[in-house]
Amino acid sequence: MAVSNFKEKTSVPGVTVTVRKGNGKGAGRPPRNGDAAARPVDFGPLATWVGFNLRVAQEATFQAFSHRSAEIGESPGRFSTLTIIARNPGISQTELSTANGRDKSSLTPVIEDLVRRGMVERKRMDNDRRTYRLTLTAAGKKTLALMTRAARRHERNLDRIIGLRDKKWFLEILKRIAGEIE
Amino acid sequence: MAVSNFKEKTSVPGVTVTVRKGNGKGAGRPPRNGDAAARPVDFGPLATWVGFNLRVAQEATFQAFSHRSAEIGESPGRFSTLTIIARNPGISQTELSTANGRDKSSLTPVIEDLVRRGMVERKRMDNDRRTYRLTLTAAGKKTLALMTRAARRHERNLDRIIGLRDKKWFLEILKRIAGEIE
DNA sequence: TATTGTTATACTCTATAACTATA
DNA sequence: TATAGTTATAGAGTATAACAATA
Repeated sequence: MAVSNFKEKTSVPGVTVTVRKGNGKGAGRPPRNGDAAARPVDFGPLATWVGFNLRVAQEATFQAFSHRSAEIGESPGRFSTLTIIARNPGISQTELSTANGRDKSSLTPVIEDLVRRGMVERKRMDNDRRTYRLTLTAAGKKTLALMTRAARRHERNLDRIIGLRDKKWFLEILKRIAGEIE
Repeated sequence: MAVSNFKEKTSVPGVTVTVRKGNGKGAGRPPRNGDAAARPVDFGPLATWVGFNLRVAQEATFQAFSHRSAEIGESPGRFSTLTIIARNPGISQTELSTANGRDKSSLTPVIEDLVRRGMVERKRMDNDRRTYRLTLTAAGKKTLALMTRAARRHERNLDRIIGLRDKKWFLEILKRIAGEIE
């Protein structure tokens, strides 16, 4: 159960990517016929499609947030889990997994990890002994506060890129996409 | 190596999600104290953060495109691979994996699958026998055409949601995010 | 019978490192 | 030595199905 072992993804910046051979440290042999050095890659119609660019942008932001989370020693996914528990104290595992859009069985090892590390407390409900109430411990709140700070820095970075004037509008479109697709 | 076995993700629609117990088929017992039925889940600050909403929107569109791809019998990831090979005939595996932002070792089984199914042809380069040139076969082009049609329908759906007037601008922001984050 | 949470299991996607063959 | 591609292996994240306890 490694805690800071996240994937490193190289994002695809845009219309073309220049792929270089070699270590780029200096005077290698000059490119010759058939050589792949410095050949720009054509993404064709992908470049102008929302679906593709949404994926690339999401991968880039996810990776950036992963770095920040790793500095705290958490996986990025813990952030939404901790936040939802914090905002809904006493929430059950089934409710939490549904809110997160994941099966309850996927949540079991996550909660187990958070309990083991003293972030989350589980208490059986009195009136339904099948169900557990989840709450954050003091340590969980502290970790969440750290992650929230990191997320705020991340978000400020995004604000700078998007521009505050357009952010609200951009967010609205993202929500519409999530709600109305298919 | 299953070809149409994709994940089904339930996306998180927005600020709150109403989590219901039971099969929702009618008159269950009324909610009582501590009951989780119809309790809205508070997402707190997640709801207004770009990073989170980007993730949710991307998961939703990815799932939608997965459905369309599954109807053709392909995984969604094959689409960008086929497109890039089509637009860059003779590209090497290393170039392709770099363009896709993945390690070359991740590409090996993908290319193996595409070659096995007669979509892609590999030829050794004359002047560097370590390298393979990748090209699409007729079957590969046909599959790509099918996927492109599916992608166009998907894209029209997104256009409808975003609105054609704002699409260009939305795309530009996505590209900026991918290029400038962190 | 239905629901909560766990377990067993499997599958996708990805990476790192060691390897081969070539350069 | 360095690079192209493969293999072996591992890990995160997810799902489905069967299960025990409880309702």
